[in-house]
Amino acid sequence: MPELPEVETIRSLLSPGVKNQCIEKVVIRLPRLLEQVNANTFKKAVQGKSIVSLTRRGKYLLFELPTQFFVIHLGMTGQLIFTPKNFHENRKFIRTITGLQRAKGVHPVDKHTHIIFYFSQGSRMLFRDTRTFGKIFLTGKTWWQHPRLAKLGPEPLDINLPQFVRKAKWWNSCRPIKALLLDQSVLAGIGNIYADEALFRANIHPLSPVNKLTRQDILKLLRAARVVLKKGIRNAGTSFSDYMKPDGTEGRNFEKLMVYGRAGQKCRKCGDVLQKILVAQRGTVFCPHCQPVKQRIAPRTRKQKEK
DNA sequence: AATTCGCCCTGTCGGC
DNA sequence: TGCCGACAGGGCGAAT
Repeated sequence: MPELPEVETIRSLLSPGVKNQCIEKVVIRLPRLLEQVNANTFKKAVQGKSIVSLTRRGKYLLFELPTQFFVIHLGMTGQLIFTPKNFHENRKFIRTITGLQRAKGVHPVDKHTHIIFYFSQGSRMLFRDTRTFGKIFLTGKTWWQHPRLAKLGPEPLDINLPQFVRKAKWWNSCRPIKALLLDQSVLAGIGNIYADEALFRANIHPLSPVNKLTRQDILKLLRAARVVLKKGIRNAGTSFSDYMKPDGTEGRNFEKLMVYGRAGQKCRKCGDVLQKILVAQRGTVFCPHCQPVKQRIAPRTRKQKEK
C-alpha cells in the first residue's frame, strides 16, 4: 500500500511531468472515488486549469491549481501513471511472480482505470485503483483546514523528534505501540509496512503498551522510523503487490525489508523464524528474539524504598 | 474521552 | 475444475 515513501516517490517522479501542464479534459469513469463533489463540478473546477505544483502531506498528494487544490489519496491499491505524448499502450501487460504477485509495465487503460487527466500537450495521468479505496477531493487554498487533512499529525521526516516526544500527549496511553505508529493524527504517513520495519529496527515488540515504554524507547523508535522511511524513499518505494512508479516500473525496497511480508522466514539479523500476529486489525510481522516485549521498570514504591 | 470495531472493495490463494 | 471463505488494510463513522 502506498505509504509516505511510495507517495513521496510518486510525487517526485510525477512532478516534472504535470507541473505547469494544463488539464484539457478529465474523464471520470468511477465517480464514487470523488469525495464531497460530483463529477461535473469536479470537471468544471479542474478543466482548463494548470497544475502549479505537486506536494505531499502524509499519504496525500496535493495538486495545486491557480485558485484551489485537488487532493488524491491512493488508498490501498491506487496508482498514478504518467504517459507522455505519443505513448503507446502496452497491451501485453506482464505479470511476474516473485514470491508475491507483482506487476510490471504500464497497464493499458482497463476496468480499473477510473479517472484520466488529459493534458493539453498530449500527455496523460491515469488514476488506477483495483480495490477503489482511493479518494479524490477538492479543497481551497487553505488545504490544511480540510477535515481530512486537518487531523493529520506532523511529518515524521520534518520534525524535531526530542521536542515532539517531550510535547506528546499520549504517554499514558495503553494502546499497543504499533497502533500509535499507524495513527495518522500522531504522525502522518506511516502505514503497515514501515511500522513493522521501524519496530524491528528499534527492537520493540509491536504489542508493547505505549505507557510501558521509556522516553529512550520512543525516541529510538521514531529515529528508526525515520531511517526506514528514508530508505524507502531512496529505494523508490516498496512494490509488493500493486504499487508502481508513475512510469510503471517497480520500487526496489521490497527485497530490502527486514520483516514485512516475511512471516515464517528467518530473521535477517538472528535467524529466528519471524512470527505473524494481529495488532490493531493489521497483520504484523516481528522477530520474537530481536523484539522482546519492553517493560518500563516500574517506579519504586515507598515500601521498596524503605527496604 | 479513548479505543475498538465494522465497513467499504476486488483479486488471490488455499482447501475441499 | 470450480466454489467458498479468508485475507489483504486505510480511514471513517458507529459502537463500546
